Amino acid sequence: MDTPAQSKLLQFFKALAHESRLKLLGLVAQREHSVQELAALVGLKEPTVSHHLTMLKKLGLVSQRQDANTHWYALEPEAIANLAKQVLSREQIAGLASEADPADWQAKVLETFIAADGALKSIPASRKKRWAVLAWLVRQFEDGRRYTEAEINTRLLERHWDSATLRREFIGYKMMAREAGVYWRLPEADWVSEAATQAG
Amino acid sequence: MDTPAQSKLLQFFKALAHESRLKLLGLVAQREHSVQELAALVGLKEPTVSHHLTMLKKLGLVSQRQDANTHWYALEPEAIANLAKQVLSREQIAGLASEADPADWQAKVLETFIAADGALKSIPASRKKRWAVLAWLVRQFEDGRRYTEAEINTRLLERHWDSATLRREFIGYKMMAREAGVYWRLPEADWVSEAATQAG
DNA sequence: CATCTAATTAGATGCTCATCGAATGAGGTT
DNA sequence: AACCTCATTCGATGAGCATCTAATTAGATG
Repeated sequence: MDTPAQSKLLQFFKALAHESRLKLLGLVAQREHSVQELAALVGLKEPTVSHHLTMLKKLGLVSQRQDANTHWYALEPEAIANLAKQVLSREQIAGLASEADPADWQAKVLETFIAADGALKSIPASRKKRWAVLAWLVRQFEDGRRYTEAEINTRLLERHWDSATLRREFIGYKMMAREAGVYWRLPEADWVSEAATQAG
Repeated sequence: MDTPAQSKLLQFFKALAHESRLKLLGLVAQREHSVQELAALVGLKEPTVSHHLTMLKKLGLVSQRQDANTHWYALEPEAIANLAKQVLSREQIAGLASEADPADWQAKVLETFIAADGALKSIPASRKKRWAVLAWLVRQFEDGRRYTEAEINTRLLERHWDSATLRREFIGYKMMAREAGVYWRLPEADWVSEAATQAG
């Protein structure tokens, strides 16, 4: 679930998201500078500037040549241009969400509200999230089969103490129907479209 | 000396330099989303997402419309494109250094080495910085006038205890000449060009 | 008016990273 | 070899900011 290697684009932005580094880029864009010059110009110590320059070099934003023990840094203009091109397209931006796909919405909700042992930590207050949790719950009852209230309760109590509320919600969301104390699942086609309405 | 209002460009980069915000941008690039959807999708709490969205909206990167008490956020595509255009130009980058002008180099050095009362805190070890400090010092002697060594010392001791070293350096850097125990300034045109040589 | 849901604001906490001084490395000069 | 200068690496410190929980606001509904 972690992001071991963060996207190149993110790295670029992080590199540019600092005043010192922007100033450094500005200076080396004008002409070559040595580390010590840059340090004096931006008002930082050499180690700090060296640190920043190393980062910028690693990303290919600046180039470095060495003359005796003076290191001269200069801007690498194409790198910036390439970066900018990436940012231009909307598709690129949309691609940033790859790890967070809309299809995962319910999964995420379930992750939040359901413990590793399958217990329902709490009943979501938000209607949409409650719907997601109930949908997951109701799918654990067989379709077509009829359940007594006691059977329903037994199942629900494995997940959460407040089986009464959950039962009531099943009815409210039209995920189940009840008649003369007997419960059964309703076709998903119905309440799924219902959910779409509620989601706006 | 502070930067009360940071440059727009820096703000943009800072806004984009965060994984959560990049993901959010990616999601709203696909279609409108509510805060609670986004929170579930990126795995953060609503307040955090709200915080990020506020920032993105303030910069014009996303738009927001309200339906009942659900806030729908969407991408503002032109903003991104405009931003990218700015990044493209080398002149823009060079402009970032505006606050750090090469003309300020010596000023920065002086700030570092000279106390508020005018005392020289220490003599820089680096040749270039030492040159800057000495240039400042030597200008406090009248041009064309002749000084005895005692006079020179008196002046220098107001700045630093080691007048002997400073005197010697004046000669070494060709900022002053000496003959028969009498000192006088040499024309700046000479030692300024000399400095350029040393600076590479 | 009481209540419910969605969102924002406020305040507190913790993590990341920018910065610095000190030590080390590397290249030159005498 | 001893020394000097410029740069980098190391380790420690601190500031900025992302994130959370709790409280508040705003809109809607009965």
